[in-house]
Amino acid sequence: MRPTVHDIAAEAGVSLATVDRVLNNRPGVRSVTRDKVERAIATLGYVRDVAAANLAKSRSYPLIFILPEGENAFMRGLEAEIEAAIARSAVERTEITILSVPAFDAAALAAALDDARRRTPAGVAVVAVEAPEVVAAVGRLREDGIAVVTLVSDLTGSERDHFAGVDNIAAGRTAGSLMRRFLGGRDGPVAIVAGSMLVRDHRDRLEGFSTAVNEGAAKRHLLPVVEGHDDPTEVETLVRDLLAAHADLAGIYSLGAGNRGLIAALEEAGRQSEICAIAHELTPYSRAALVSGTIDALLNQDAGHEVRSAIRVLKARADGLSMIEAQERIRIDIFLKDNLPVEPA
Amino acid sequence: MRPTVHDIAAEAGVSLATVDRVLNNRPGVRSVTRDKVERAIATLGYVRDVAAANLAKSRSYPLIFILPEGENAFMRGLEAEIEAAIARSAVERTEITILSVPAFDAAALAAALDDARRRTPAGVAVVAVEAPEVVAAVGRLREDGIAVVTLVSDLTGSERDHFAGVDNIAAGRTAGSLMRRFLGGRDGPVAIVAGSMLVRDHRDRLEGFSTAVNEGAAKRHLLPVVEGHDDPTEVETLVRDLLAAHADLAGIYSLGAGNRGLIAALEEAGRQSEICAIAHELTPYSRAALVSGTIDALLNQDAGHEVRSAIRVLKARADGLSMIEAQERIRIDIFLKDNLPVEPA
DNA sequence: GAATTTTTGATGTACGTAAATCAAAAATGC
DNA sequence: GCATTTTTGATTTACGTACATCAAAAATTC
Repeated sequence: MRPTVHDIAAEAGVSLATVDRVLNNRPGVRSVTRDKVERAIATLGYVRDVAAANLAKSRSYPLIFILPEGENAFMRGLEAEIEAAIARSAVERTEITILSVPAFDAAALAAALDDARRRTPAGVAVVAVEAPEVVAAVGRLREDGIAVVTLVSDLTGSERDHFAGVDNIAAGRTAGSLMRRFLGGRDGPVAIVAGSMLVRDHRDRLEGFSTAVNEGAAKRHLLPVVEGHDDPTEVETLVRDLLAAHADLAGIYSLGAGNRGLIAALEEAGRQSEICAIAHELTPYSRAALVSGTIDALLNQDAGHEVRSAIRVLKARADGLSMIEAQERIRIDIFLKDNLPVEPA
Repeated sequence: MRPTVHDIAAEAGVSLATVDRVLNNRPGVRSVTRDKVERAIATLGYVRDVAAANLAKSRSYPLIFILPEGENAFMRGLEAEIEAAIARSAVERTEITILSVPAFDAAALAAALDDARRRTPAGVAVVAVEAPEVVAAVGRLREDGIAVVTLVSDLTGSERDHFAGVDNIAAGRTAGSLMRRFLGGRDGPVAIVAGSMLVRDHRDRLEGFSTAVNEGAAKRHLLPVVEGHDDPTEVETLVRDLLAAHADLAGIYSLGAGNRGLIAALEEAGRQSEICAIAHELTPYSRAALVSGTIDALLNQDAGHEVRSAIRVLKARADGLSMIEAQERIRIDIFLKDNLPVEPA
């Protein structure tokens, strides 16, 4: 039988009230007595029953998620996962609010973070845009003792408690390595389409890709990066131009969103089979393109895992508890058409 | 504020005792009354507070894990993850016991399952070996109302509640597809080393690999499958023989364990760079081989996720609750040297 | 050593549910 | 319409912790 506060009281030879004072470090306990109690805790191996404690406290966790607006399929998928978490909130004692902000807009994001702060939540999860005012806003949250987790895109130099997302340098490296091996000895340049160099994850992916694609002997020519702002229409135009300008194009790496545009342009040109396309994020569109062969490989981060992980970490941080490190590491999924998970994805 | 049993009683115009009778379906309630209560539950959107319920019941979950003995690095890693779960058992209200059985021994496994049954646990997780007596033993557990989850290797035709493992056909397909693309136009046969055709996961991987490696135009010659029984020494001998017999060997797919033997044989022959090697499971040995280039790609299943998933499912089943399907899908990780997680693995 | 402050004990209530008992009320059989 | 059975209500205790209050004891100050 697992020891309780009563057992500690008996073991230490003090009253329940004193044990309580030590456990919840309330004032009014001599250090001698405190030591006695702490020794009893150690010898009995007492662990606080979190469920019972939360019940007694009728604890709940008000959390705020901040994400970009727009028709970015990955972000909408993320939002759906947050909605799913909201549906579970009764069981998980969470009260989740979603705030939407314009994409790639540092000022708006900073304002949203300050808005969140005014609501005094237990924690905030945010898809970051890298800018000094955002770093400052995160700092203010942390000063108020509010836990902060960056989601999907990290924030350099900030005081965030944790980053719930993938190692994007490694993701880029993986894409580069696959591109290199899939192309084999084939000639021709490789194009890179990004969303915006303002977000950390895109910069990181680019860095990783550039180094890995040119590892080893043969050097591959990389065309200058173009930015599509995660917008399908814009991306389609960009890719169409790239295809027109480079008849010998060997590969395309799309490291942001807006893959519908990429797919449309490739299929319109009828050059799906000759061009090796590697993209990010599994969506209904990209999934279909992977099955049909327009896209050769997809790198993916599981939005559901990221959301659930962010919630776990925020709750743990709010209680000052530690987390299972390995459980919170978000992995980079590599999808070929052979290992696609069952629909819908 | 979330509704409680008291709110249901008030809403339905019955007493607390009656609500309790309905919720825990105890006898002695007229169906008219039962309906009234159920309607109140529905309109209020009541969800039982599992933490409070478990507290009141002082519930705990005695679970038994059954795994093969031997120096199979993956299985030892799995065991380590179970030990980690045992360390968390105070918090998670579990009481986990590990039973070890000889590998690939159906009779011993069936005996262990019956042993487990005698201990009347809430659930059993088992690394299955496919055999009628094992299926029967699992059936007996289920008859006693004990939840059963197969771990890593599934059991065809059994009554198990859930399989906590990867889709091994898809894993094999993925390996085959990578082999095909990595080899490109290169000639030469491909060898396949399995552990034993007695376990479902190995058979499935073989099936997937065989179809995918030969997709498309060029046909690749596959050498007959050899069985190394997941034993490093045995595997080393087998691979050494293969290398000697086939000077033009283009690739090796190792779909079981014992990769230390594979690595040793390849490095001894000095043919690491010319042979494309794809193997399963990230261990310290295989990790080093991936970094050095002896192995080209590793497919992996995260043992920690499998163990935690198995525990979640067993607990949920024991309580008759449902699970988050997506959360319990174990993914096939593809590791290149570019996307290796940080040490230790 | 008396007055004061600090520390400790004793006790009760609460959180939301489970489970039991006994009495009261309602439904049923004949 | 009486006896019997079934259903319902009222109430209590318990799970392990949090938190508050008031009294008692011990330590401190001067």
